[in-house]
Amino acid sequence: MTSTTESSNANTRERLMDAAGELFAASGFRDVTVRQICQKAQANIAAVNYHFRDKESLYREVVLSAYRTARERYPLNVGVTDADPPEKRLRAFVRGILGRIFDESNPPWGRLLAREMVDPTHALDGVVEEGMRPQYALLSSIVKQAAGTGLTEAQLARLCEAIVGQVLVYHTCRVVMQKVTPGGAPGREQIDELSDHIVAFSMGAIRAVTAPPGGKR
Amino acid sequence: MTSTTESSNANTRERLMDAAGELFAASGFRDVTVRQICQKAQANIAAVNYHFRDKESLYREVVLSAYRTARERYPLNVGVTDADPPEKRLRAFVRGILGRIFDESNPPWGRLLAREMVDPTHALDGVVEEGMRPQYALLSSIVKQAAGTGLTEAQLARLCEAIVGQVLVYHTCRVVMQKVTPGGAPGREQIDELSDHIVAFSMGAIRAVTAPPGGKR
DNA sequence: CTCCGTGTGAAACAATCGCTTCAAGCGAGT
DNA sequence: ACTCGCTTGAAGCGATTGTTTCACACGGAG
Repeated sequence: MTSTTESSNANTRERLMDAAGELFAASGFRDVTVRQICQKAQANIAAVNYHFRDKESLYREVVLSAYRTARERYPLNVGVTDADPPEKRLRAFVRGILGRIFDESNPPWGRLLAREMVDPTHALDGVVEEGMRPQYALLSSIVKQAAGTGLTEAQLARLCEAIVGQVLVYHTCRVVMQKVTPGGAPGREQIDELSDHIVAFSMGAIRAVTAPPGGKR
Repeated sequence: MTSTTESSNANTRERLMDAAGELFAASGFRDVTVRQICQKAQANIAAVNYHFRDKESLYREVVLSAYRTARERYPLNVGVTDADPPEKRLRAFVRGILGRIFDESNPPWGRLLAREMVDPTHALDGVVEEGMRPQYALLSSIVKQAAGTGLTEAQLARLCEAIVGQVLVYHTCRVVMQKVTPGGAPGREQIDELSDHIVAFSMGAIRAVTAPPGGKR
């Protein structure tokens, strides 16, 4: 029921953003018409151009708002401090990102971000500067703590990318995994299992990569 | 020059597919008009509806053709046999996928695939069945060889996903990495470096995950 | 009551889309 | 030379798009 029309007692502006968020995430900027948005929000066609300047401004506000909602709802340091061991900090980080991308409730930030990755608009610029950059710095500090010193900047970047990739693959490749992976693509009910695996995998890899004199090679 | 108009001596059908591939990859199905395609291919507007049934059929043919080109150009087992050690086989696999996603020449398969991941059409179905599934089976066999027996199907899937994620992140997150990562996003000239890192990272992780009685925990 | 700013409603705007139509061009076969 | 099938060209069709316009409803301030 909440998926068809927005609760009509809120003010028009918020109803428009709710409806637009869901539609934009599902079909993208271009494939969504302002008529669809207004119908879903139970508003008049002119409402979009009145409350926002035009369709594109509405989209930008939706994307930024969706990111901020996801960031509030899924912090990346829940239950940990900077003094905790890197493994624990990494688990909190991974759990947070997984929570964000698996949350399909309104507004579905994961889908909006995925679309922005493929078709970047200026809506992404603010999100990157405001969110991605400090978020990457956090992951970088965790990895640095786990790997010890003696890492070049490039090596550090590769390690961070490996972790980010392991997490985001569950969103970007969901369509393919649904068909190819035995058991289908993991869902939000397996966040614990997935984060445990990613942390174990990555910590083992970091130890192996940063301490080569151990085994073979 | 090859980027503006297609060489006009080839037959119209191929020129249309070339132009459409480049445009679809750059802007997506919806944002590309048949008029743009025909102008770039130096063909008449009616040519699309004559040689292909409609815009959508043209798109489907472009996607399938782009995948087959990428598969021919970048095999996943170059220089290796099934008898080779898993590390060598994995490196060939990773190098192949990296080659495909970093190749921006026409048709840019990576971009087309990324768009299909976000907005799946029936064009993806054939590619998945014809390409993704055996490709996943190959990776699965490599991982199984590396990890030894005693893996549940789910554990095996998680390991494969981790490797796929590490590779695809360099395509899906390129826009963000360009701004956030120190040194910018890696390019196709760093394929060797990246595959070495991914293989070392993953092999170390697999050994750590599948042999827990070693260190701590 | 009157006025006026905020917000909404219905209608229409110009532009652009995919697709169709139909005539003409072209080259090979007879 | 003539015809026939394949291909191309120019024009236009109907539908849909984002946006604008303008009249009207409402509700507090003077």
